[in-house]
Amino acid sequence: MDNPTNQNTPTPSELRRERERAELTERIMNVARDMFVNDGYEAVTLRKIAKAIEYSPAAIYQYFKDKQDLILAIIRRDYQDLREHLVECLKMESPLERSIEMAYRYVAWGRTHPNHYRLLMVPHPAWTDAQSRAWAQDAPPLERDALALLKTIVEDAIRRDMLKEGYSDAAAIAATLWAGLHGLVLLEITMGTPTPYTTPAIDSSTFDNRFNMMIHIFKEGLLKNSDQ
Amino acid sequence: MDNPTNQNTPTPSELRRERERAELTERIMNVARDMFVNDGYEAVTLRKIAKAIEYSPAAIYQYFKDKQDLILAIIRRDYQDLREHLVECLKMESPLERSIEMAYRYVAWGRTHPNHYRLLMVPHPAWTDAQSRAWAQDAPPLERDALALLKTIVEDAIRRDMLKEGYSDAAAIAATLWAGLHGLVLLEITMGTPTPYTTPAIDSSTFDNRFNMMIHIFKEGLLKNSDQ
DNA sequence: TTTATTTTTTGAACGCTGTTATTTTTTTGG
DNA sequence: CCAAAAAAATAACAGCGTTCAAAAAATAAA
Repeated sequence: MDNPTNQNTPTPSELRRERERAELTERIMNVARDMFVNDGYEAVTLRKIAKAIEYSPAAIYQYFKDKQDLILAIIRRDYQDLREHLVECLKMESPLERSIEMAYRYVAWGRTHPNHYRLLMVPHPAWTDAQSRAWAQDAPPLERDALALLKTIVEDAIRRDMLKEGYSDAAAIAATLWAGLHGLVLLEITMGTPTPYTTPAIDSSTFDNRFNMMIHIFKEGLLKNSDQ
Repeated sequence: MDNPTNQNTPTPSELRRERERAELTERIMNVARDMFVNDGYEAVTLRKIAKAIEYSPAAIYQYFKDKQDLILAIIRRDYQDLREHLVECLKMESPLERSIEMAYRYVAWGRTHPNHYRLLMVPHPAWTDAQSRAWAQDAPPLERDALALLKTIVEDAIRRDMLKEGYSDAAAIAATLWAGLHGLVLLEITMGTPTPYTTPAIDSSTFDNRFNMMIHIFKEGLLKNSDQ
């Protein structure tokens, strides 16, 4: 409050220190991200990270509150990718094109970020609270959030009278569509890989089949005129 | 091999010891199940179990190879419930009734067994191998397995010429239907609960809405005559 | 009943984890 | 150069799954 040195313009060295902090933060996140992407949450170990960045394990706590905070930072940053990826669908003209484009982008991101997807979309019960707290800190504008985006598209479709009779609850419709895609992605990234003892329950070579079939079913199930 | 005492009929005391083994095995599983059902996999602790059954932690290894083996035993036993629950749908007459009944039973089981469902249906990568090995040991008859059961129902529908043109791949159709239900269940059990910081992404009070909508969409999307 | 054998149970330890309090080192500003 | 502040390291704690040798208990044989 009454510290005149720290009120406004940062000194050059303050600037540099801040930059160095940011750099090390970045290095920590990159190392952790590698572990996380390849082998999942519990494969990320503070001691392994420390070794990789050549610091002591305790040093990491200068940059992240705890392990959860670190992984959360990674996830949230990478989630920006997804969001920016998804909103691209708004370039499409019609609600139909938009929703299909969005579905495709959503599914593609999930398949290329399986561990991200799991942690984001299938959160642990114990995990949920801290995660939601972090989300709330800088909650993305709702219209950019995946579900909300889909909902606005559905609302548009309803407004244009494109949907069959009885489909007027945009939130419910969006949630149902989301559920379909969510299931597709999860079955693929969790059941699509064969194991030494079982053939995979799902043949991942035919994923596009399933995706197209799901889209097709939704079109024929929801749209008044599904042939456009 | 050449031990005449151990070749056939067990002695009375052998019988009793075997029964006592089974009883303790059961107690361990029940204690662990409680922890697991309430708080998930990592809340199950061998040391906590040991305290609850009033044995040392090491004693558990007489009854289960390791922690994974224990949880797997619980899951597999409880999975019998699901399977027996699902096959009930075969009492229905038509493939349509059967599949809807099965869908309902599948979803209901998932909602009432959230932690089971997660571990079974969203297995960890590291977990997958051991799990598949265990599954392979006494693999359920395929026609009783959830996906296979659904597939046979779809095949029946195809045989009866109930599906629209282009829907001839029973495996793909079953997998797509499964994905839809899978997504419904998972969104519900992972996103349906509000947190102190966010309103839930999904309003769980309207789950039946989403379920019925999904069924309805599938019917209109797949069936030649969706009004029967 | 006493003895030998086998089974069950335990206590203590190992290596791992996330985390923290304390101490040391480094960096900063005067 | 020196005091103040920040950063990093050391060492430890409590917890985890797991293992192994020793103790205890139950069984079978004499």
